[in-house]
Parts: sequence; C-alpha cells; structure tokens
Amino acid sequence: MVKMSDVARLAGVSTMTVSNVLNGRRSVNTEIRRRVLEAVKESGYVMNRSARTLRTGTTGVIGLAVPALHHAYFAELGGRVVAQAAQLGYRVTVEQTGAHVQGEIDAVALARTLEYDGLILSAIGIGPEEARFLNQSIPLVLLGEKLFEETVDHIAMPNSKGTRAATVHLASQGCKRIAWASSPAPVGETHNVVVDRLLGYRQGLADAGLSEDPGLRVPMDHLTMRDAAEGIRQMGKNGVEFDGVVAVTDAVALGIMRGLADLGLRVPQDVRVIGYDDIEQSEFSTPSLSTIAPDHEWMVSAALTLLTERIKDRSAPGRELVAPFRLITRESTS
Amino acid sequence: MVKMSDVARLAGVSTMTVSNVLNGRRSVNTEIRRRVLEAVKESGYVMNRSARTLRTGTTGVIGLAVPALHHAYFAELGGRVVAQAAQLGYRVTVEQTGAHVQGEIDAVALARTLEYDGLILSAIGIGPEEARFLNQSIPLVLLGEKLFEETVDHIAMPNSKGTRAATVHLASQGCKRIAWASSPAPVGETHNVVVDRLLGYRQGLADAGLSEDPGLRVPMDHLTMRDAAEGIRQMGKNGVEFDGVVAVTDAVALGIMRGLADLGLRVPQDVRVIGYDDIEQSEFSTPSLSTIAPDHEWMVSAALTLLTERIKDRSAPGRELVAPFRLITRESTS
DNA sequence: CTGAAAGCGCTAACAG
DNA sequence: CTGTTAGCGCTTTCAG
Repeated sequence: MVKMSDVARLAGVSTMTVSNVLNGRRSVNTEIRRRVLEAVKESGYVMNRSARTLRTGTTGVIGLAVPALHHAYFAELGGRVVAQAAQLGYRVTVEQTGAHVQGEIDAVALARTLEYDGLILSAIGIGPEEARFLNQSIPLVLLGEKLFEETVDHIAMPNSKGTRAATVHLASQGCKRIAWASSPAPVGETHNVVVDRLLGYRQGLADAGLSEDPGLRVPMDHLTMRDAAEGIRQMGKNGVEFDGVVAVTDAVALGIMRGLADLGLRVPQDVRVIGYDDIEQSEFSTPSLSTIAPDHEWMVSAALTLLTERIKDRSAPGRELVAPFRLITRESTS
Repeated sequence: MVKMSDVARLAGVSTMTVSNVLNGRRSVNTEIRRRVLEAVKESGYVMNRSARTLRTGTTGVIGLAVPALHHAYFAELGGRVVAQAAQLGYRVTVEQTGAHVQGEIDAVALARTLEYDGLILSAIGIGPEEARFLNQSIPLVLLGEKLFEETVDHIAMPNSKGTRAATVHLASQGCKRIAWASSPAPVGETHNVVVDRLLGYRQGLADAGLSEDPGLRVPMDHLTMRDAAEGIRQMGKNGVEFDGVVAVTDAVALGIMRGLADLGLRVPQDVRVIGYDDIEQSEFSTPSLSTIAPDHEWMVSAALTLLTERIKDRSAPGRELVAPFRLITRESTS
C-alpha cells in the first residue's frame, strides 16, 4: 500500500505538505499543490484512516442503533440517516439493539471504543439513568423517545399528540367503539413510546366524549404484524364489538387490517383503522392506511444537527426538539 | 482515556502481557491473568481499535453495499447480515449505492481505504469488468447477481428459475394472459436481475404453451410500488386484458395489487399476482401475496462464509453458489 | 512464560 | 509557506 510519504517523495515535498494539500488545512503554493495531487493520482494513494484516527481521535463515523433494521420504520430511518450523514461527510455504521435495554447500552459500549464520533440511538426501552450514563461516554442523540432528562439531546416524536389526533379523527368519522392495538405498556416505564401513545389514545377518547373500555385492547405481545393480526382475530372470535382501531405503529395497523380481512370485516365500512409512522407501505396497502406522519426528513436532519453540535461542544446543555406531524387520511378511515 | 499501558502498570506487568491476556494469543500464568483482568475491570479499559487496526491492518468491519436501505428486501437483508456478522465477530457498515454502477464502485473505493476487511455488494448494475476491478481491491462477495466471471465470489439468486416457476404456477391456476411487471431490461446488460427474471417469465410462458404478448408488459420506469401501481392502472385504462401478473419483486407486486384495486379488479378472482423475494409484508398484505422465496438466511450465511474464506485466502479461485428457493402460494393466486 | 524495543501511517506543534 | 520532530496505542519481533 502506497502511503503519504511515498507521495511526498514522488512530488519532491515533505509528508506534511501532502497532508496539508489533501486536507486543505493550510494554504499551499499552487504549483506544489498541483505536483502533490498529480503524485497522488499517479501512485493511486488512498489514505489510511486508522492512522489518522489514531492521531486525531476522530473517525468520521456515526453509529446508528436501532432495534431491528428489518422493521420498515427503522429501515426507512436508516436510509435517511445514511444519506443525510453522507452529505455532512460522515459514514454510518448500523447496530441492531434487539429492542432490549442491554442491547442499547452495548451499542454505546461499542461506541466507547473510539469507533464512532457520535451515536444516534433510536431507543425503545431506555430510561433516564441509562441515558445519563450513555451520554457521558459519547456524543449522543436519542431519537423518538421522550425523556425528562435535561442533559441528553433528543428528538422527540409527538407521541401522545399524534395518537390523540388519530383517535379524535376516528371519532369524527363516526366510530364509537375504538380499540387500541399495541403491545402492553411495560411496567414501571413512564416515558416509553408505547406508554405515550396509549396516553394519547385515552386523551383522544376523552376529547370525543367516549369512555375507555378495557375490553377494547387488542391482545398482543410484540409490535409485529403477526401479533397484530392474531390479536384482532382473537378479539373478533371472542365476539368483542368495535368499529375503529388506533394502532401504535403502521406495521401493527397493517397486521390489524390483515386480521380484519380474515374475520370478513371490511375496512373502512365495518371498521376504520389508523396507524402511526407513515411508512412507505401504508400508501400502497389495500386499503391504503390513514396514519400519523411525523416529518421524517426533519427528524433526521435535526438529529444530525444536534449530534454535530454536540460533537463540537460536549458541555452544552441537552436540547429537546419535538417533530412536527400531519394526520394523513387515506382509504382506511374514509 | 485509559490505555493498555495503564492497565499494565496497575497489574504490575508489561503491556505485552495485557495484550496477550486480552487477545488470548499466548498462554499466560493464571494468577497474572487474573490480575490483568481485574485491572481491566477496575480501570474501565476499552481497547482503541484504531491503534490495533493501524498495527494489524484488519478492522473487524465488513461493508455491506445495497442500492437503498429503505427497500424492504435490502432492509431485511441488512438486518440478517448485521446479525450473522455479529456472530462471527464482525461489525457491519452499510453503504447505499443508489443503484448506480458508479455508486457501487464508490463503495469499494471507500473500502480500499482499509476501512473494511471485506465487502458484500448487493449489486444491481454491475458488470464483469467492474467486478474484476473491485475484486482486486478488497475481498468481495457479490450477492444476488449472476455473473459469468470466474474470479469473483458470488451468491447467485435463482432468478430465471424463480420467475419461470412463478409463471408456470399462474398458468396452472388457469391464467392465459399473463403480464410481466418490471422496469425495462437495461440495454446492453446481459446478466442483470431484471434481464434474468424476464427470461424466466418467457421460459415459463413457453413451458405453459402460452405465447408472449408484448402488450402485456406493465409500463414502469423504476422498481417502486408507485410506478407499479401507476403502470398497471395505465394498462387497465388502455383496455389491455390480462388475468395474471408476474412481478419482478414483491414490492412491485404489492404496487400492482394496489393499482388493481384502483381499477376495481379483484385479486385473485379477476387477476392473479405473484412476486419474488418473500419480504415480510407479503405474508400480511390483503390479499396475501404468493411469491418466490429464496432462502435468505442461507444466502447471508453463504455470503459470509465465502467472504471470511476469501479474507483468509485472497488467491483462491472464485466460487458461485446458487440459493435454493421455494414457491410460496398465498391468497393472491389461489 | 514474560519483557523491551521498534514501528504501523498519520498529524499537532513547533521551527524556520 | 514548508519542514522536522515526536508520538497517538497497539502488536510484532526478538531477547531473556
């Protein structure tokens, strides 16, 4: 492998001059600069990033930790982060945490080994203690989780506001018995996506003057299409009556619609369904799915802004930004 | 940051002994070993990987280059690669190539900077020349592309066999006018996914004793759900008659089903639809989608096996493995 | 079985 | 504007 000193020799200059030309750090005489660039091209030199990293302590790599890449929401998020980070000169390494708190901490433990300049953590089960711990190790931005923790940067989703709007929308379409489709709220967790979105559902029911019926919880263990489909089939077979379903995510909503089809119930005529996330599939499902659409590009852009600023200044106070959202109405509720 | 020499001092040994304990390279006295491990724990030491990389020339990172992470197929692939690579002690950096040949070459150019120990390239438009070039730079495994190029490892998909089986299946269900839904085969490319799958469709028609009708090509520019939906709507509005659609991917098939719903056509009563890939959504769409299901876990496992062997021996001849597949019949063709 | 010295390729800091 | 020196933290090599 040709190295910087080889290029320097070829161009008849010192290694530092090559470094300066390649990094644009100091101004270099135009003629020398030209000679250096020619030598680089001629020799096929590529920089050894490990050497630079060892010296500077920065890697140019951002870590993105998500529960599971194969979930459409996180895949779409990943695509956006990779693309936007590239614009900023960063590369992205994707970690899968498996939706466990331990996995999330592990992702950061990895990050501590100087692999990442910063980490975007799309957390599911993380609490304030963990967040504080993580934040000390590495520049960190939490994505999608609402924490009442002043020291950690995070981009919060409009969780309760979103499901509240979704629930009110169903009521405005005439639904009277609106079910909630989600895995159970984890015990003891107070500021979790599932908890917050459930809260919004309740507020929405209250806004619409509807009372909450515990029988209208779709039984499911995990936030998967499979569990959602099975859960709603179970409810249907048990003779529970409902005319609307608010789902905690679009994936769950798609599973619900699948299960309703199995029950012979029509969407939206018999049951209206609304999700949350606006994944790509929602626009093309049959029927197409109404949903709460947080502004994804904005979220990723904001997360990267917070992260790059945090990388520059580790001591600045933590900031919270809440993503804007829109209610998108499609066939499933019309 | 605490470093290896700090641990050594704390344990009262030399740096080399710490290195040996941590890497299990040489056998170390049990008592000393214990002291070292304790010192590691006490000091909170984590290794600086850049330093190791600089010294050893290996990174422990595998690159995965895919056209776009937000496509369900590549997202699922990415999840599997990340998970399986982790089992082997590798981490994965995801690159998005944007489905352009240049992007694919760029991904490898990056890899040359010693960032990756190897690269898995899920290629779309890559040809033999590019592949040969790439292969010289870095251990490389092509995924999903069939190349008649002896020197490059690749995991081929059963492209033409798959769509052939899909087409024959539609015919066996009584379809007489079977359309082909795909972006156009790129001019001049001979061994491209789209080309191979189209070939299989033709073979399938021949097997079934059906003649090919050029009017039964769904007009679409890109392999997106949107283009598929619009394309089939266009065909319908133009009065083209058809009773089956073979789609080049599941995403395209889902778009087709969306478009058929807009046309008021029922699946499978009026039109039967089959896809290729077996993405998760296909099981839960309404109607659920019949598809050609290559063995994904097998493919990833095989790709990683080839890659790790290639990393060990750069001079071994290239190997080609073809993934097994199954025809999965669901509601869309029954 | 353990240690000392050298050096991987780059850049910060200082010198000219 | 350009060059020299030193050293980032680890592992390879050689010596004990």
